[in-house]
Amino acid sequence: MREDDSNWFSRWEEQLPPPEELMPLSQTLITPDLAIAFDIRNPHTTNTINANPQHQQHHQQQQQQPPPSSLPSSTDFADSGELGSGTAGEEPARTLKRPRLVWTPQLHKRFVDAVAHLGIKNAVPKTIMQLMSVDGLTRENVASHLQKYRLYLKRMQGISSAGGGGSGGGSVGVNDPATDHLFASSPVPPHFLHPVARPNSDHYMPFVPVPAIHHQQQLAAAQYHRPVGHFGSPPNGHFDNPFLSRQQQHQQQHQHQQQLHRIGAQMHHNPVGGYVEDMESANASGGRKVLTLFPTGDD
DNA sequence: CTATTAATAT
DNA sequence: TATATTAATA
Repeated sequence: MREDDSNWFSRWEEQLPPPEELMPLSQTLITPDLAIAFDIRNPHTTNTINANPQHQQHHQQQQQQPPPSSLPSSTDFADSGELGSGTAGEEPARTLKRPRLVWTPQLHKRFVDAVAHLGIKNAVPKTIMQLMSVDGLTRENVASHLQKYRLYLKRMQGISSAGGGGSGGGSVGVNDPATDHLFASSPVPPHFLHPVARPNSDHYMPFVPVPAIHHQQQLAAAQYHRPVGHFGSPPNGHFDNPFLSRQQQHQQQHQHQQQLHRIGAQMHHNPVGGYVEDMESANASGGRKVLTLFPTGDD
C-alpha cells in the first residue's frame, strides 16, 4: 500500500487505452459490413456523429485547440443533411436525439485524466471535452458527467482522506457500490480531494494527445481489412477495433447523410477485455438505444 | 456564450 | 439507475 502520491501520474499514460483499443462512436459494435450497408459515414473523415440538433456553436476558440495539423482545415462545414435514403431514417436530421452515452470505466478514466491534467481551474466541460478527444462526445455529455463527478468527490471528501483505491477489489469500503460504482473504478488524483490550490503549476504532463498512431490516414483501410488483432490474441479473434479520437476531424470529402447509428448494444463476449458486462437488466424499459463509446473493460 | 447547479425528465 | 435536459443564475 505504499504508493507515492506522485505516482499516479507516472503511469497515466500507460493506463490510457491505446488508440487501437478505442472505438469510434460510429462503429461501436456494428460490423463493418453492416455499417457500410447502412451508409454509416465513412471513417475517412474522422468527424462523427456530431449531428448537433440546432446549436452547435463553433468558431470560438479561446482555449487551446487541436492544431489543424496537415489538413486543409476547412474550418467547418455545414453538412447538408441530404436525407432520402429511405431505410428507416427519414426524420429531419435536425432535432435528432442521440442515444445516451454510456460512461464506461475507460471512458471515465479518460475523463479523469483529462481533468487531472487540466487542473481544477481549467477543468471545465469544454476543455475537458477537447482534451479527451473522444469523438462524439459533446460538451453536455461532459457537463452532465462532471456534475455528478463533482458531487462524488464532495461526498468522498468528508468520509476519508484516501478513497480512490477501490478499483478492482482493493479496499472498498466507504461508499456503497450501488451509489457510484463507476467512479470507484478510476483512480482519483489526490489533488481532487483537497483544495490545495496549485497556484504555480497545475498541469504536469505536457499531455500527449493519444500516442502512437503515426500515420494519419489509413483510418478507413483499417476498418475493413483489419490487418490483425495484435496484443490481444483473442481465441475467437474476429473483432475489429478501429480507432477513435476526434483529433483532426475537419476533412470533408463528400456530404453524405449523417446517420446516427442506433446501436442495439448486443455484445457477446469481450475478446480481450476483462469483464463482460451485461446490460439489459439495467434497461427496465427493454430496448433502449445506447451509445457505447468504447468497449467496456477494466484495468 | 459558457459554467454551474438544482430540479426534473426519460 | 444513469444520463439528459431544462431553468435559473453567475
